[in-house]
Amino acid sequence: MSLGMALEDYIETIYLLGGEKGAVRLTDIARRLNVRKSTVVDALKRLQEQGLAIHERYGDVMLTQKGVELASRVYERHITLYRFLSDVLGVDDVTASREACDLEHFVSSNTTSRLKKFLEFFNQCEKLKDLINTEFKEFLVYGRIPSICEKKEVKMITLKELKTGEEGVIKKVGCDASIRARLLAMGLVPGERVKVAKIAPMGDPMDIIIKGYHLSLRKDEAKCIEVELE
Amino acid sequence: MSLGMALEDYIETIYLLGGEKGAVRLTDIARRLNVRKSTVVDALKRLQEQGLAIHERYGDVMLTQKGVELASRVYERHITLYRFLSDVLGVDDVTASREACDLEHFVSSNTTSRLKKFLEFFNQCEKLKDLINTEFKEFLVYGRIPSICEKKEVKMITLKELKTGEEGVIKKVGCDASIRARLLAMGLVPGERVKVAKIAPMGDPMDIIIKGYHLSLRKDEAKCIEVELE
DNA sequence: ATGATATGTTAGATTAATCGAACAATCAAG
DNA sequence: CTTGATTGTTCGATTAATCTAACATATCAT
Repeated sequence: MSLGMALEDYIETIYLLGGEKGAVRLTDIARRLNVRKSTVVDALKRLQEQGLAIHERYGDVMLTQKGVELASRVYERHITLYRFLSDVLGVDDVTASREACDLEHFVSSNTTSRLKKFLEFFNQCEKLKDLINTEFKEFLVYGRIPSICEKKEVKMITLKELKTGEEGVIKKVGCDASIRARLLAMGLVPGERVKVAKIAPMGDPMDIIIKGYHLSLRKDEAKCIEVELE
Repeated sequence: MSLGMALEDYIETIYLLGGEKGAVRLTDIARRLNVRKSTVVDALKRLQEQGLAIHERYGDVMLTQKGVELASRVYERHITLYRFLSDVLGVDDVTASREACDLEHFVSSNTTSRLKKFLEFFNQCEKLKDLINTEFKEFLVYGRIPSICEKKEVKMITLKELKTGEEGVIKKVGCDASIRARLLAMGLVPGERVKVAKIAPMGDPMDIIIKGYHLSLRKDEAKCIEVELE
């Protein structure tokens, strides 16, 4: 019952025009979408049948609650695609915009949310952003993988084996469910950098620093946390 | 004249079935696309009119040269999208495959080639791959940006100012066109790591190592190359 | 070689999306 | 209040993509 891509375009357009200037006129829609007015009348009729829009003869066009919901979902897909094409792939604005218009009707909500997450990650992870904005862009032009891409050799050991003053990045928290939950809750999640501050005489407990906070860990716990040394 | 998405699906299907088992039968196409045989007859007629396929009554279906070209272009888009959805975003196989089928009809060749480049970069740049496969996947689950993402403070200086034994990553080759071309040709491209091996008594020339090769650079040249220190 | 089964074709109908042409309502400016 | 200009509606037609039902041809197995 997914409405067909043309109709999706109509609600999206109504939604956007509504935001730009209160009352939406049929003619505005026609102009925006480059179709004849008669076509719009038809579309509006079908939209009305689906309970998505309201349009009384010679009157303004409005979206119903349901219509607004659908429209904003479609629009979100549009924006997400646009941002990805433009910011990550570096596609020019016009193409990105036009293409997002077509693609928006076909990306699933699962993919959309992953793409959104990806963009969020992209925007917050300086390292990624840098890699894309400089190295990838260079790659697009020169076609060669910069040596900065090479992965440095890494050693995997458990947190227990780290010595005082050493640092590592958590790769896996492999403990039993209950312990694991507690450790994760304390901030010991994969990807975090840990540093050993001090180790008690008997090697138990050990004092570690993560995200600036001190934590005390027992040998048993440290044993099942895998870390990566640079 | 871009053929309509349904017809694109037909040639793509014929192309793939042809690869799987020599002769392509109308029924195979119908089964694969989940449509009635009569629908396929119709599609085939239109494909024939466009000079993309050949189908004689009760005979096998074949693509013309032109048909094969178009089909492989569509298929390439499909594969590219599939790989991106699956490998980078981590969308499950079934969804990725289904979605690629829809999207393939709308991505421009410009976007496709950028996406291909992106995947190529992704596959060859260990650092990126790692970032996506571990940190991004973690982010999808835990929703937090790992500290590994933080960009280390970098100092930008010119290559001339590096001392013997020091290393840096080339960020920009800002020399005049002719010198620039020569430097780039020697492998001094942005993204590469350089190390200073030796500096002659008067500071000119300097001996650097890039990608394992020694190069000799004059002060003038080194002066306009910006490098980043870690 | 002769049916039964699988394959292929035709014809007629439907639905979504469009168009153009002709007609109808509204409104703003005298 | 009349009258263009603008805006909106109706109608009939077209195209792509589908379907169902009925009919036609091939092929394989005995």
